[in-house]
Amino acid sequence: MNTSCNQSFFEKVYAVVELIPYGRVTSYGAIAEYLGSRGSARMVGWAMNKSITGKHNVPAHRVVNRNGMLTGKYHFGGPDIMRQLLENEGIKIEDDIIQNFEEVFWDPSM
DNA sequence: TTGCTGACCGACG
DNA sequence: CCGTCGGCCAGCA
Repeated sequence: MNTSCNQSFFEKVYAVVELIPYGRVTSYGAIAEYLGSRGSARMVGWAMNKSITGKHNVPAHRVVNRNGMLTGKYHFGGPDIMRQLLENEGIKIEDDIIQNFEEVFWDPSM
C-alpha cells in the first residue's frame, strides 16, 4: 500500500508479541517464520532485548525458544523474573523449561 | 562507513 | 550424542 505500511522486521515483531494472549507463549522461530523470514529468529530475540531496555510494552516473557526453554531469562533483570511472570499466568515451568509448552503454545497465524 | 554481535534454528560431521 | 557453522536483519562502536 503505502510506505507507512512497510513496518520493519522489528516493528512486526513487536506487533506479533503484543498479540500473544494471556497464559500463552510462542517461539522466536514461529514469529520469524510468520513474518516471512524463518532464518531471522535471532532478530526476534534481539527485538525483545530492545523492547525491555527501551520503552516498548512488549510481553517478551511470553517468547521462548523452540525447546520451550527460557533462554532470555537473564535479560529481564533477573534469572527468576521471566519464570515468575510465566508462572503467574498459569504456565508450569521446571528447570527453566516450560512443561506444558505444547498446551500453552500460541501461533501468531492463529 | 565497515564490521561485529546477538534472548535462534536447522544442518552437518 | 555433541560441537560447529551458516543464515537472517538491524543496531552500535
